[in-house]
Amino acid sequence: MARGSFREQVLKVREDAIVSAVNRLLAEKGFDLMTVDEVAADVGIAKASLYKHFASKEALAAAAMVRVLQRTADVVEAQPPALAAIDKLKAVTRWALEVQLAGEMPTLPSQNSSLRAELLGSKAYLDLLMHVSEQLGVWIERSQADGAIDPELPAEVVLYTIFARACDPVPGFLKAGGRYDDKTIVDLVLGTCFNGLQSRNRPAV
Amino acid sequence: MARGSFREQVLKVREDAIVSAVNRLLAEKGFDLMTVDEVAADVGIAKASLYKHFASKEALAAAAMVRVLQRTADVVEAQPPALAAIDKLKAVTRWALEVQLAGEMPTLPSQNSSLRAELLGSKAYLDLLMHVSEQLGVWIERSQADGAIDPELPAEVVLYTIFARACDPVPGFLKAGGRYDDKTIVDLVLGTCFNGLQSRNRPAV
DNA sequence: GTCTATAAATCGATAGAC
DNA sequence: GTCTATCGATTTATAGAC
Repeated sequence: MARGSFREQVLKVREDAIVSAVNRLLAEKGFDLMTVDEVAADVGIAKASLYKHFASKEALAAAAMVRVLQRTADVVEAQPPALAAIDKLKAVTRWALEVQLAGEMPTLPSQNSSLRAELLGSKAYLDLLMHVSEQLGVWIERSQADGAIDPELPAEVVLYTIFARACDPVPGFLKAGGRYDDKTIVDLVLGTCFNGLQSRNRPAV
Repeated sequence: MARGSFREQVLKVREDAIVSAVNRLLAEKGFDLMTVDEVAADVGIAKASLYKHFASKEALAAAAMVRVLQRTADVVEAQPPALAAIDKLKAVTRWALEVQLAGEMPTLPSQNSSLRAELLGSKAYLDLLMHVSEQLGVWIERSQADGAIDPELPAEVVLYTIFARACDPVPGFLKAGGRYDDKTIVDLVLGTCFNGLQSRNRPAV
């Protein structure tokens, strides 16, 4: 049993290494330009060995998305209960922007149908997505009740707007411009985003 | 000369048809999933004939981007001079959102290097991009002087934020949700965008 | 499970006849 | 310039030895 557990841990570590490589390559060149050969070379194993762990290229990408969603869920859980709902939302969004600026946010083309099918067929992915959405949804409604977010804005719009920061091209443009450091970029984007969600006819404090 | 002009017009019409097909396919499935065979089939000519008009797949995509930029420049030019700068900015952004919602906004993966090279090598593309940027830049500074846009926000940030609406995933998500019609979606996204660019410590009128 | 080698399919691009 | 036919390279995925 200890032996089995050990072997399982070895496998787990290897799969973690695979998912890390996929995560990095997805963030760097996207799904279509990422090749399975590259992933294998990056991990340092043969391509055929990769396919013993994951059934397809789509499954590799799905695993990377599950992991980043899991980490998002962890960040959500880690928010201090005493914090105001709007500040929890900002903290999670800030984390996502930082990950993206660090070049570690995997992104998938929403048009690829085989990829969509794989994601929609993954219970782990859907469960995590729903879990994160529900948590953020609670904070959004609370923020609207507090007046920190425009109560007339559909919560759906707020949720999507926050999610979309994970693949916002603006931070990348600003970083490429080279005029601002990462923290300034995050502050600027976070500011315009949440400022836009505020009520329009109310001066901010 | 009349003969030559006529033949040139026929070519022009054919190339317009090609660019239209590329535009549609880029909007629908993106650069990587678009195949040159599809473009040829869509236009109704052989693939080899396509390559008599455009040297490569990248050149096809570049032509589509030049055309959408040209149309953007046309929309910019068409703004009534009497209109307030902020309303001109909103009108152009609204147009871009409408095009995107109609599934006619071509998008390119920013990671693809061969594509980047093609774009950066296209004088028509760079000239149009600079022209549109400069026009919008004037309106942005004017809006900041008017107080319609936060004067403390770098104009660069405002410009990128407006440009990014052309590939904002939020409208597509909202449309997929099916709860709002196109006009409502555009109003919601436009509202949160420009509301976010407003000064934070000033009640809107 | 890991490897080498290769199958199978796709796709960008071109040759050559008309 | 348009066509048919095909090349050449890439890439996903697998077979089979160890």
